[in-house]
Amino acid sequence: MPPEEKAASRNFIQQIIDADLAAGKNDGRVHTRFPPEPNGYLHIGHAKSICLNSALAREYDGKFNLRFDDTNPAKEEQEYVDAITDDIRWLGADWEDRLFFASDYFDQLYAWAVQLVEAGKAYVCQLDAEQMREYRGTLTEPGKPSPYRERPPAENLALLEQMKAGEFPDGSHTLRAKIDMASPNLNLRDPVMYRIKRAHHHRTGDRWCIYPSYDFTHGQSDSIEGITHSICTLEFENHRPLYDWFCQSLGIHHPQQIEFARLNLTYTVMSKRLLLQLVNEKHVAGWDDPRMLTIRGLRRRGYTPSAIRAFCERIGVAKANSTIDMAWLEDAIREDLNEHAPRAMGVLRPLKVVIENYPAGQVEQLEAANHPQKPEMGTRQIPFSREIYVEQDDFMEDAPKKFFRLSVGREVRLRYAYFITCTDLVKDSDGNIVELRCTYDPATKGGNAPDGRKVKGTIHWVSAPHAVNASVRLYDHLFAVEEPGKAPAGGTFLDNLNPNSLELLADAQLEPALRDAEPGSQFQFERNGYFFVDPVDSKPGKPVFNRTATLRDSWTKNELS
RNA sequence: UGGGGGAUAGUUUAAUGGUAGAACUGCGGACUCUGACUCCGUUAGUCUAGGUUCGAAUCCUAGUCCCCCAGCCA
Repeated sequence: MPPEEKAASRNFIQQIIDADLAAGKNDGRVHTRFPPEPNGYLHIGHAKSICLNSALAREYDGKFNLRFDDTNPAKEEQEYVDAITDDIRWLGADWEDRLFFASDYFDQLYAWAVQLVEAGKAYVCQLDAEQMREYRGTLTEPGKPSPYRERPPAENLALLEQMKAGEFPDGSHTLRAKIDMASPNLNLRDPVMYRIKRAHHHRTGDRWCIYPSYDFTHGQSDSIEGITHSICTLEFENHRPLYDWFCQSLGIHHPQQIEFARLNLTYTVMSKRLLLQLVNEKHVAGWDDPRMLTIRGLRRRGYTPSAIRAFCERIGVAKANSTIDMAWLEDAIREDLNEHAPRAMGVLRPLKVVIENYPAGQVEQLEAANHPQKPEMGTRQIPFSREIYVEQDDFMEDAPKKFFRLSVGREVRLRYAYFITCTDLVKDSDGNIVELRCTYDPATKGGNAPDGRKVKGTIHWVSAPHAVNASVRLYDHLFAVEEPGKAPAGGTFLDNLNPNSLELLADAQLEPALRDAEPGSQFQFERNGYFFVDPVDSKPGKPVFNRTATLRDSWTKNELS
């Protein structure tokens, strides 16, 4: 279909906004926000929300805020604030000068609480946590009113002041909205607006001993900031009536809450609790372990912001729960890196090859393209000599006919170098192949035969005396099953861990230019995959590589089937 | 067994009463100095049963299945 005929497909949120704009709501403004709680690290699921909110603002020429929902000092820390802002900036979402904290609004929130008390819409309750649960009722039975529900406003006001002044112990009093104890929506059964909690807040210090609840904070914070569309995940759908109730009761700007389905991915878990457990119990090296789908983990794995953004765009947004195939994420990073990563040669599991008819001590510099499809990325020189390394997988003693690599009597091309023919192999006393003997054809320099003969296979190699010895980490899915969250009978999700998710290669041999690879830079090791120079563990002259993704491999795949 | 949401190829997602389309995956092939990339082809779908209509994924009725809610977490 010609592009001009193809109407851009609109997701349900865009359709809502289109309709709002057409109806003249919000004076034509679109203003979104991302509201993380600073109690953990961001993961790929948050990236979906960040990309969604910031992309919407950009698309409609609107604004995007970053606001920390920091109403629970017991769990929140400055460390997380720093990590989260850093990750969001890295992702490329721009909140300009609009970085806010719900705690910035504590005074206003308190004033609004007073307003509701005076209006007879809120009261101080002295039920303890357990009693409150009993009074709340169940899913099928209505709750019953708290004995403190009918306290007159003046009394409530005095009590609230005392709560704020620190005259009561933690947990002894709450401020509750007076809504409907019989509502089928339990969130409306007089929800808590303020609780007493003596904890040091990362921003307000010890100024407060009472803290507002999520429900009494979120909508009003959106309102203060002039948010037009407050986009959150599905589990808050049941809270929307409350969101609306507070905005209406207070008579303030009323943003529209819209819920979408959170991201799920195969072969991973996404809940903060499980992620935390993986870190605490040291099943991974930390929040930035490259196998973690935290933003920090993805960064260290070598994922790029644009790949993550492309992924988030592609997966779409809807209200139906879904689980995206991990292959989509891998596809996104391959697409980006295939385009941008310079090529290099690296032998992961070396097998020594001696080219018997190549003069000992001779070294030639051969020219190699940095990107076969992009000449503008230039070329580099690679040394060639009598002894080289090739990949162990590129030799097979009893090779099937369609194995287009090395075997005794077979000829292959060494990429950018010569055709070589394997003549013999050397084994150690245990029968392991330790060396190959080959001959080369001097006429094929550069990789082409003047007589026009073809070879089916081209393999990568590294000159042994020039090679850089490096450690390389091969990463695979952290979990071995598609739905690791589902624990096997009698076990936990940990039983689903993939025992082979990390393979350490201490003896990889790389082409010499890689010795000084810049930490944080990326390469495609031809025929192997995309690799990222680890910014933490690399030392000058001693790079450490993390495999970001493999290349697609239709050969191995066929063999396995 | 209360309330709120949801259901379109294997997986995501379009089509908003008018030819069910795309991407990822799978499979087959072409190309190739990366068994990569690229290109071509191909399998495969409207939860079920009724109804309205010339015409239904879309509207109506009745079911089925899945998710969320009983924190002083967010």
